[in-house]
Amino acid sequence: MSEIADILGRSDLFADLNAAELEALAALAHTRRLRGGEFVFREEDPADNFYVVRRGRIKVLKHASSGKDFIIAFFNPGEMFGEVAVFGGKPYPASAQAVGSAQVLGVRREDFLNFITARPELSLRIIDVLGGRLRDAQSRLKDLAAERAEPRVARIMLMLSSRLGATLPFTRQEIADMAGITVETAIRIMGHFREEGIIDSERGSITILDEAGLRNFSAGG
Amino acid sequence: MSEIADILGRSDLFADLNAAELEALAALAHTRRLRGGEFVFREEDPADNFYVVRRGRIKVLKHASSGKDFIIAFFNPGEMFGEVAVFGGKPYPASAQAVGSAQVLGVRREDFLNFITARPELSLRIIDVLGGRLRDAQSRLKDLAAERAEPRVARIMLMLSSRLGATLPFTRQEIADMAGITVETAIRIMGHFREEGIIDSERGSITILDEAGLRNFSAGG
DNA sequence: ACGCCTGTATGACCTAGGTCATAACACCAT
DNA sequence: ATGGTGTTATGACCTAGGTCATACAGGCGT
Repeated sequence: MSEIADILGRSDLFADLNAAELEALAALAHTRRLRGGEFVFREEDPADNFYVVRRGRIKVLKHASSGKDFIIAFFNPGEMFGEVAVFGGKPYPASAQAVGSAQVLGVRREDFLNFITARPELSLRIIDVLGGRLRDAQSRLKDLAAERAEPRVARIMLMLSSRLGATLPFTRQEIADMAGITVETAIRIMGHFREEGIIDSERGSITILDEAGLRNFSAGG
Repeated sequence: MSEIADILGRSDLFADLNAAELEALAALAHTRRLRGGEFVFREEDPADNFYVVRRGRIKVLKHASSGKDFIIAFFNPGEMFGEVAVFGGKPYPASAQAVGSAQVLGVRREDFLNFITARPELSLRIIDVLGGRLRDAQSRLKDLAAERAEPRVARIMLMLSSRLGATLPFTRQEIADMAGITVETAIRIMGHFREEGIIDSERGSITILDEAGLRNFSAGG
């Protein structure tokens, strides 16, 4: 199997496709190489491509009028992004930016739509993925509206660790931009967590030592 | 056409179905009558039904550990809710509550899934609807994380008025629960908007007099 | 008519977290 | 090695908005 087909097969969305179908999809994909900080697309750009991460990490974020960024999500190899806009036929609602150097697989909107309309079972997978993201977004909405900074940070770390394991490759700034707080506040909260022995950290990464303790803080304790 | 088929046909989702199909779907639906404040379902209940509003208004909300509620959305006749959970096979991620007395049409999960798997074009509509809601949720996330109370309230009012017209049938408490602020703050902000001649209001409803002015506040002005 | 509840309104006060300034350290490119 | 940039860290101060208390008006049930 081609490396590209392999990457595509790793996603939730395409996991059930057989090898021939994956190759067919892979044939539609083109690879784009990005250096750190480069944008795959920017908010309001016309949504001409759907993407899957090939290597590295991509963050999807929105810029606020205040100048602050809000990070909606990070995506790892095999994960798709940009799909909502492609379906809706609207411009991208957010920007996508490479965290370090990265590679993404792009499939042109039209090709992708043809591919999935020919495979109705894929639609149901997409509904699942979107449903999961919607759930997640609504849960974060409630947290932002009603919880304090410390439990919000704790919840974000728990959510991240359930996908990535105990070591989280994020800076304080990135945590802050996910939690809707400032770097200083993120640093103070992490300092507190470290004093409590709940985390350890070095430059650019955080390791969860005591998940139960973190869970306790996530409830407002 | 039966009244039920008519209501169903008003939704984005089923707008393209022909009369026979609408009747087929209507045959699967049962009506449930609710008095004001009664719950259609509560967060964490097993997701056994998908719903469409028949009469009245339904609000979908999440309870925070602090005791505060956060309102995710209001739904009017013809609009569907509870569908995400039904697809995902997970419990409802939020509660649905009748605002005044209301009626909803429920379709059992299994019947609904059968209905749509038999009609692949419906899946694409659902993807559209979910995509739109996801977009909306992510935009609100950014607002909650990065904007101040006043522009948030202004944006919410604009969003509501684009669906409902200039007169919004909401109390200050409901506005507050959508914006993630307290009633007192909502009251003060509405007071300010009224002083500016941007809105007029009476008990339980707000009328937008100057949309351009409101738009100005929504940008932080 | 009478209470009673809910929504609206306002003032006094308090605090979580934002803002601003400063610094030390790690890492990279030259 | 040297300078530059990004990350982590910490202290001083400020303010938006939360909290609490009080009041009053309109609608509803009895």
